[in-house]
Parts: sequence; C-alpha cells; structure tokens
Amino acid sequence: MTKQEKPENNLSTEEKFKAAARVVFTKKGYAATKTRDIAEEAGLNLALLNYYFRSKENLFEIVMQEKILLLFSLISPIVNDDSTSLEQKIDGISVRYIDMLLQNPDLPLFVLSEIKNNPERFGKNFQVDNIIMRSHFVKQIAERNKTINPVQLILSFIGMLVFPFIAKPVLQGSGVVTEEIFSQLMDERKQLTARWMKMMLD
Amino acid sequence: MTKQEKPENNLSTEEKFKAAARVVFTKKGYAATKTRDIAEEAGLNLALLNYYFRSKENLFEIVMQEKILLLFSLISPIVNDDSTSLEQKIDGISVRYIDMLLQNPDLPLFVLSEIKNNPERFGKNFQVDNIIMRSHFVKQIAERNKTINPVQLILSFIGMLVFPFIAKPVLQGSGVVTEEIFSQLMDERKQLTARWMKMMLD
DNA sequence: GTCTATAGAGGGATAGAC
DNA sequence: GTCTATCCCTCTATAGAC
Repeated sequence: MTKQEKPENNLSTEEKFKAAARVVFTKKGYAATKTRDIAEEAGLNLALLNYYFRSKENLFEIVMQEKILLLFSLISPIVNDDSTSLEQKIDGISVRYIDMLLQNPDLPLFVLSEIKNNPERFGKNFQVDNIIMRSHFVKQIAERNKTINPVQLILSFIGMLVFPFIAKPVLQGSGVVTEEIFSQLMDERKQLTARWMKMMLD
Repeated sequence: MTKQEKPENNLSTEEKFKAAARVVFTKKGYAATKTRDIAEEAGLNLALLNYYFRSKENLFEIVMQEKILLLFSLISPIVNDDSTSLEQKIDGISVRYIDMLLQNPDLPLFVLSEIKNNPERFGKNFQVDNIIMRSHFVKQIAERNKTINPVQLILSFIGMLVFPFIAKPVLQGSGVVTEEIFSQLMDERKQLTARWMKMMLD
C-alpha cells in the first residue's frame, strides 16, 4: 500500500475523508495525526477537509462515535437479552466479540488510549454502567455465584477477550506471532474463553 | 493540585525534569505533550530541558526505557526461576504484579499505546519472546497441559491481571468504580486470578 | 547552569479565485 | 465544490547574555 493511486471507489468526498480519518487516527492517535495526513490518505485537497468538517477535532469526534458504537452495539443486545441462559450469553459473546475484533483489531487500544489521554472529551459518553453492569447478564452471574463480585468476573471475561488485541502490536513486534498465527489463535480462543468463563462461575 | 508551588524537593534539576516528564508523558502521551508542559510541571525553565536532554524525543526515550523495565523487571526473575513450582509462580506473579500495577496504574496503557502509535521507535526493544515465551514458567505450563497452546493461557493470565488497569479510565469515567473501590477490587483480585489461572490449567 | 529572546519549522484553518 | 496561496499561532530548539 503505497501513497499514490488509491483505488478510485465510488464514495462521496465526505465518506472518503471519514474513511481516511479512520485509518490515520487509528494508526497514529489524535495528537500525532496531521490534517495533511488525512487529506493525503484520502487523495483529496486539504482545504476540503475544513469545508466538510470545519475542524480536525470535529472529524475526530465523528470517527470516535462510530468506534464506540462498534464496541457496544454488538455486546449490548446480547447481555440484555432476558430469554437466553447464562451459558448461551457466554458462548455468543465469545464468538461474536472475537469475530468483531478480528475485523477491527486496533479498536480497543485506540478507544481506551484516546479516552485516557483526553478524558474531558468523553463526559459520560460511556454507558458502561448502564449497558453492562446493570445488564441481565450481570444479574445472571450474580445469581449463579453469590460470593464473587460480578465485576471481577466481567473484568476477567472482557480481559481475556480483548487483551490479546491490545497486546497485538507488541506480540507481533517481538516476533511471538505472525498475522496469520494470531488469527488462528483468536479463532480457537473463542471456545477457550467461553469454557474458562463457565469454569470461573463455580 | 494547582500549577503553582510544587513542593520543593531535593532532586537535582535533571531528576526534576525526569519526574515531570514521567507525569506528563504518561498522562497525555508523547504527541500531545509539549515541552512547555514538562518545564512547567517541573517548575523549571524551558531552555534547561534542551540543555540537559537535547530534545523532547531523547527525554521520552529515557522515560520509556524506565517504564518498560518496570513492566518486565518484576516478572522476569519469577518466570525464569527453576526452583519454584508452577503454582508458586502463579501466586507470586498475581500478588506482585497487581501490587506493582497499583503503584503504576497507567503503565500498561501508556506503554502499549505508545508502541502502537509509533512501532518504529521500538525495534526489537521487546524481549517478550525471550523473557516470557521461552521461560521456565511456560515450559511448566506446557508440561502440565499438553492440549492447550501455552500462549492462550499466558494471554489469559496477563489479560486478567492487566486489563482492569487498562480499562480503569473508562471504569472511573462511567462511574462503575471509585478510586478506593478499585483498589479494594484489585487487592482481592490477587487471589482470584491465581485461583482461576490454576483452574484453567486442567 | 540558568535565564530571555527568538529563530525556524510545522500545522490548523481560511480567503478568494475558479 | 474544489483548488492555491497564505495567514498565524504554536511548539521545539538554540543563541547568547549573565
């Protein structure tokens, strides 16, 4: 992927900017990203960026909203589904979340680090408390195991699912895994995390 | 903590800069950090920063080296100790790593995100492969469970230990935990991660 | 070693022609 | 809507007095 001659897709100018912004912001982070980088990645004129989005910050917010939605839109319906068993939820989350992360490997590290570096930007944007901690899923966990704080179990579950993707740059950089080995590992990991999570409940 | 009147400690000028750099770099990340921020945090003149460290990048490298050392110096002797059992290693790592992270809560997110945003800076800096993956600890795991890839177990173990600290900004920002609740959870978590990790081995 | 002043480059944003 | 040219502020780094 060199810089010249991006494939001429049929996206609107605005969408091309958003696509480019996703790539560059995710790769370098907000502060290190130059609007010129985005324009170049999009193959478009720099002035157009401000014409469409008014500011770098504005464009970033749009991208970030999408990313956060991606993080939660998948998990929210599953954990709040009253009709499924605890085991079904665990299986469903494991498979679908890892699949989503395989499509968006740097999503978690990007979102978490941007929030850490600039917490003010995200005032109450996060409904972790409402969406996850008060979910049907957590209620089922609390019923099943009355001695362990459900937060501990949730942290372990999400940690097992997400951490490999957070550590991915280091794993690859230090030669522990290649791209395809990593994908294989994550694929077999779906079963493992589900199995381990169920074990932890007892 | 306002900006004026930092406590007049007895550190040398150089050490004051390093201390300030640790704070600011960790809080905002490399790209968003201005040398003026560091000088202000240190209560020192901006020109002195370049006198002592030549450049922002140089100072950052020094801080980063320290952080990486902190991440590995604790775990390395434990995982490479031939004289302890697998269970002893699990217990030791759980307790000591969480204690270290309680002292340095934003260490993992800082290091991992800086590496992701600028992988070129870290050419082979990371001996994850040598220090961890070829350790006595991993050999013991492989012996104990011959069906599961040890990488999977290591990822889960480290993930369970580290993820809560990576998610900490979000957990606090969304009101799931306060600072002291978080500390309590992490304290009781030492036992939990050890117990869970042992369960996973079978 | 420590300061003030400033060089010099970079980068976000806009004016104004087309 | 799209372009070129450019404004102007910010930031790193250094020159040079003390």
